[in-house]
Amino acid sequence: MEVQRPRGTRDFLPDEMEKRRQVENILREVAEKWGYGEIKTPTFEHIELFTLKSGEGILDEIYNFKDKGDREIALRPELTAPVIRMYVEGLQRSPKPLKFYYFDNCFRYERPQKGRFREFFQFGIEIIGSARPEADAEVIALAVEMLKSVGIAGDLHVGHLGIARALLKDISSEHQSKIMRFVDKKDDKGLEEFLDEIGSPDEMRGKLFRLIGLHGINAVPEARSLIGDNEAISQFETLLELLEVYELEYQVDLGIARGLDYYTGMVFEIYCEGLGAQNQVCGGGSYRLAQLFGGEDIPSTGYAIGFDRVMEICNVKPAMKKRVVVVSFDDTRREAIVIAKRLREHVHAYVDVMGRKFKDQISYANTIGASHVVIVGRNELDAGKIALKDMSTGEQELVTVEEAAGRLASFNQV
RNA sequence: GCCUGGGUGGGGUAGCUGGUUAUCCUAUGGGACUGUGGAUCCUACGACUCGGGUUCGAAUCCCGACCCGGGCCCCA
Repeated sequence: MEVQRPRGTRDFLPDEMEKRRQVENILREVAEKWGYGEIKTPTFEHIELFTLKSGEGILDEIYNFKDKGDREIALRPELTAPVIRMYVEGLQRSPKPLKFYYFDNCFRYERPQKGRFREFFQFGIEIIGSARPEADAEVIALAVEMLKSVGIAGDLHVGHLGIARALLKDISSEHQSKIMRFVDKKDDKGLEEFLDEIGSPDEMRGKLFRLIGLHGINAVPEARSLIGDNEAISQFETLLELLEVYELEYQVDLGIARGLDYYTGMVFEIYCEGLGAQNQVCGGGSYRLAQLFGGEDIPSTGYAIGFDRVMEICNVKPAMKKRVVVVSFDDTRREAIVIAKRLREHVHAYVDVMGRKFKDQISYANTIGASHVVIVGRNELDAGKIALKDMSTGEQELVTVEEAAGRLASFNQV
């Protein structure tokens, strides 16, 4: 039996890698323009980093192992926790805000599906040090801008966990989490049953259902009339005003909970068509994790873009490669190598490594889509020249190596 | 973890109401054409996902595993 790659992993061939690299570079450029700097964290971490953040329940979905020093290690399932760990470990006294971006692979032991792999790639950003709506708005705007830069326009949904939490403030945090979980799943029946179970008052129950049903432009005033004014609502209102300044189209959805306890304020998700069941390409929000990892409390906001899902739907086309094949004969192979070296200053140049005959070398040039062929023969060399053949027109002419280099360089720019 | 459809050379396929040597296309290597490409021809390479069962006989029927697709659960 031949060895195959593990389930949920992929190989990427040159054509696809070229496209992935191009998309990556576009996203990277956007992040840089907004003042974010690239960071890299280890592929594996101590497993506590992730269980502290997300609970023991995630162990089922983590790739973990004991190393030879008997340490419990996990391949990172996401990058937010490592970034905050990095911050706590050495950056707590650095000037705020800190603005980071990352692009890396992550690992989760899940059943593979369309848009879901066991090794997958995330492109994300985090801004550390600000709890203000300005930071939230910038993060959302940057997410939208990144997707736009690769030709993706998704549906942006924005919510704020503080609002529902304010309503639930008299309930234990454990029950709050469960409630938010039902809310996130839009499981009204389950929510109803749970509220019965904990004997929540009817008034609060009615308000909660109306609150999480709020959508659109009037959501903020309606929320205010439901639960009175509070900081979360004011913050959210300011955030929405700022999103207008950024000229973003969005839907207010106070039912977004992102299923996670450590999100504290703004949350947002971006959905796209054409992805099947896994239609979320980006998700994020503001959260507080530093304390959990032993640091001083500090607010941060960030998101992760599902890079593989972006690759599914983006419309980036790699530029045509300009390829030149240097064709030689048995008595000119060495000269061909030297000439190819010179041409590589301007173009992608290929020399024969198969011991092929002249005609087959040209045939090879044709199959790889070379735009030109440079013929290095004794006759040409004796005249101090080479033949430059245009594969699309079939025309060829005698030129010096320098002339050919210049010709190909200018052709390359077109 | 659950439901559902599917796995035949590298890619695409025929065969699949069991019965010789598993079909065709394409790709790839070599050659014909001896310094000019896409064509043509010759040749080579190369598959029934794996394991078990039924049978005189299994690519074909049954079971299981693995893998892929679609949908749940989950989605940090």
